[in-house]
Order: sequence, then structure tokens, then C-alpha cells
Amino acid sequence: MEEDKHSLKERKVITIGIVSELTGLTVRQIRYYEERKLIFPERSNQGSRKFSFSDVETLMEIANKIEEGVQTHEIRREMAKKKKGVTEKEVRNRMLKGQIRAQFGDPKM
Amino acid sequence: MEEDKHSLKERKVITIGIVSELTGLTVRQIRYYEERKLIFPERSNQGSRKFSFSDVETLMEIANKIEEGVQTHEIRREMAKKKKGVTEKEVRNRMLKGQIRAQFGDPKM
DNA sequence: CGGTTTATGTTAGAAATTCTAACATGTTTT
DNA sequence: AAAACATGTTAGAATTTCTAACATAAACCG
Repeated sequence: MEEDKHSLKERKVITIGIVSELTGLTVRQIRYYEERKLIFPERSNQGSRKFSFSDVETLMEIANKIEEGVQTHEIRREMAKKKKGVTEKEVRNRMLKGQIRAQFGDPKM
Repeated sequence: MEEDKHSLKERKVITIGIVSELTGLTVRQIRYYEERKLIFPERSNQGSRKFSFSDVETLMEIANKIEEGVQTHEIRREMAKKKKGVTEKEVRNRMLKGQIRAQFGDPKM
């Protein structure tokens, strides 16, 4: 199934320095979590990482787990499980938008 | 009146290179449109520009006007006029979200 | 018409950001 | 105790961004 490459949340446009500011994590940590396959930034032509708001959100969740003492290893497993729930939420959300469109015409959301 | 600094659309997190890719404008053009007060990026501590998705949208509109042969000068005037309409749309949108919340509970939108 | 402004390119040098890779180290796991 | 984890730090290279200045074709305007 296709990811939504176009919602603002999913677009990979934020550089690592800004992600660092936004999350409070060091760039070292962010790179390390990528290495551990917890996040998947895209790369620009020259190889610099580009993150989405969604990635930023994920990183904040990761930061919490880490503080709780959970290992990346375990976080990775939990995230795999959660994937299903997320997909369901997306479907629900799409349905919701359908309803809105039906009621109000096409409000460019 | 306060701007909404928190919606994804308004957050200033995109560097000029990426804005350039996203809009097809050169960085020279983007800087120039700032100089002409058509856009208002924030600055990082060290002085590099940070744009929002909203800025990107605006830049695309600007690019169209420019192609039509409209001068920055004129575009600036048009944008001032449009400001009012935008505010109205924001209000309407907020109302819409209120309705949705009322119907479906709080769908984290 | 001719001077002025507009819009953009180009160049130059400095400062900032990002990248990879390696080494160090205290802390958990196993 | 050995291995793995999580981060910091350092180093050098590559990329990006910044400002400022100069150049110029095109558009505007008195």
C-alpha cells in the first residue's frame, strides 16, 4: 500500500539541525536512531537527511521511551506492532474527510 | 491578533535550498522576494532563513503572478488586500472543525 | 527618448551545517 | 566477563547558506 507522500505531515523537508531543535535530541542521537531503524529520513542529492513532521513526532515518542529506559531494540518491536493501529487510524481519518466533503462540498483540507 | 505558530503549515522549519526545490525558484529569487516584503522567513540563531509550508504556498502564487508579468510591487498590494479574505477563511475553517468535533468527538486533526 | 527601477544571474569569501568514520566510555545485557 | 548499547567527541571533507557587489536585459515612466 502507498504512503501519503503529499500530506504536510509526511513530506520530508526538514534538516537534521532543525529536527534537533524541535525534539531536543542531539544530532548524534538522531543519526543513531536512524541506524537502529527507528526512523527513515530521505536523502537529498548530496546526501543530507530530510525529515518529515511525522518523523519529528516519532522521535519525540522515541525520546520518551528512551527516558523510560526502553532500548532501541525494544522500541523497534513496539513500533512494528503499532504500525497496524496507525493504518487503521488513517483509514478512519480518510472516511471522516469523506463525510465532511459530502456535507460541505470540497473544503480544501 | 495572534498568528497560529503551531499548525504544521505555519511552522518555520524549511531551509532555503529545500524551498527552492519545492517551488522551482532559485534561491536568488526567494531572497529577492523577501527583500520586496512578499514573504517573511524567520532566522535561525546563526541567521539562516527558515520557511513554512505556508511560505512555500505563497511563493508558488508569487511565481505565477510573476510569470503573468505582474511586478512584486503590485503583488505586494494584492496580497495586502487578500489578507482579509484569508482571515475569514481561517475562521470558517475553525468553525468547521468545531462541527466535526461535535459530531465525532475529538479526532486529533 | 532616456533615465530609473525591476528582476535575476554571477562571483567571492566567510560562516554554518552536514556527512562519515573512528575512537572513547560508562551502562546494561547476556 | 564479554558483548552490546547509547552518546560524546574529534577530524576533515563536502555542502549550504549568508551578505555584498557588480552586471544587465527588460519594463516603466516622466
